[in-house]
Amino acid sequence: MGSKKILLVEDDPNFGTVLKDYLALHDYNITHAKDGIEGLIEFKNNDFDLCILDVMMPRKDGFSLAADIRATNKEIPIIFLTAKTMKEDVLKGYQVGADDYLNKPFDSEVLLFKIKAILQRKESDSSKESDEFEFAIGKFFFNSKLRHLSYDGGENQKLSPKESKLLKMLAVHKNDLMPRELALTKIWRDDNYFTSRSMDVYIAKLRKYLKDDEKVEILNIHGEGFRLVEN
Amino acid sequence: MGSKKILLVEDDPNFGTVLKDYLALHDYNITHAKDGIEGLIEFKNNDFDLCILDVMMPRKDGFSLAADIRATNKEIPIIFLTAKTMKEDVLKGYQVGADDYLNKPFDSEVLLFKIKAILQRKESDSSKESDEFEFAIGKFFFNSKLRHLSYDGGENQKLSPKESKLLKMLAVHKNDLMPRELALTKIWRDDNYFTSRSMDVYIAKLRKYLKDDEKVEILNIHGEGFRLVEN
DNA sequence: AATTTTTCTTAAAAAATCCTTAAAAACTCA
DNA sequence: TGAGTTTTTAAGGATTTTTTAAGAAAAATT
Repeated sequence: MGSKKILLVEDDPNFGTVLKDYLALHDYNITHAKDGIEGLIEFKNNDFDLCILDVMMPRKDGFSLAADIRATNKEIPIIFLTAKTMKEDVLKGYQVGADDYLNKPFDSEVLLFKIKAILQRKESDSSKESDEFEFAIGKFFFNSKLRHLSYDGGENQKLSPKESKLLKMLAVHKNDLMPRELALTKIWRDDNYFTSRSMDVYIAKLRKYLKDDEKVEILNIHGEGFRLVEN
Repeated sequence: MGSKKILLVEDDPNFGTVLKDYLALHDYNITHAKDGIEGLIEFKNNDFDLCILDVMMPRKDGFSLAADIRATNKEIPIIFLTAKTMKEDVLKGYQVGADDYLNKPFDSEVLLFKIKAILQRKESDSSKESDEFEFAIGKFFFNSKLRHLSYDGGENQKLSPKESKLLKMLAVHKNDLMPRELALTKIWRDDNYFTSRSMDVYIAKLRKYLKDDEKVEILNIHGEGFRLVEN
């Protein structure tokens, strides 16, 4: 997974640059906009995972920008930065849909943790629905969530977790190369001689399950990986 | 919709009582526990929407309590209250999975907004609480409110509260996976070895009740959960 | 308040499932 | 050809599930 994209909108050039570098150092992909207008343009032209907005800015303040952002995206987390500890500001921020709020000067490590916490929350929310779990493979129907493989006129074949994950990975790359290394690092979480042998055992099992449709094959590409083909 | 249930764990009796009343005045249903131990007991015996935990408490501090809460429920929002503005505390809080953090003394109106913001976020995430209570399962008719299971020509089978809740949860997910963890956290309010065994016992009971229709089965998906299928 | 009934948990053994490892045979490519 | 890679079968150990049964806890009844 690539690093997370963060939109930082901060008019103070010194502070903004330092903060950008600090976050970039921690493997975030930062886009730094100098004011609200520029921030909105950047937002519309990119696909960010998180926004960090200064409240007081010329041309367009943080709240106004947040409102515009919320108009197109109700999900994206927003963190406000503010110099003032004004209660009205805090309330306005939450009304606009802030996820968090930090008073300057703040501890950069705390900001880092907030970012991490918020992104993790998003992660666990969205990782459920985003991935497919139903696949057509030749005459077979495969459901990776229920871990079963079936076809008209045949019985329901139950799959073990590893069998299911491996078949899913092959199905995602259907007719294309599924690199050995990918399955080993993602499913076996280690790429060594033994896990590689184990994976071969699982490929053999899947071939058995799929042998009722001779149009479906798992081909080996020597030294590279496997290919699930549908003729 | 009933008012949201909030667990407030705060050892200072004056502050705790005032805060409880203030929140109760704003239509929240507050349970006030005096320390971490009591808080954990309350948590296990109820179904809260949000937890507000003081950090420094006798017997069991807020972090320890939060860790125990997270062990059974990874979703529930947690807000920490702390007198100290210590960076280590804030970091520890986020590590444990805090959703927000407030330094005492804080503005009660700010707390109110945070609560509202967090609960709204949850709302949009998981508005998936079924209030149905009548289900058709194969030739059976099941009423989870009256806790009975019947079919034409068979006698009326009465179900215990746990039997009924479990069958309802299976019925809501009919033909789909009902994760073990879901039933354990929602019905048993704890996910451990013993509650898991207990659940298995109940699955066995339900299978007996449902065996008069061989088209209806409760299948196990190893390591994942169960599936109520209708063939 | 005491007794009965129902509900739920805990225990423990048996069964099923899952994964790794081993080892021999077949295959591929230089 | 021969070294390295892939395929396949099978044994074992670990984990998870199933089931029965006993006793504790809670609820209902007398």
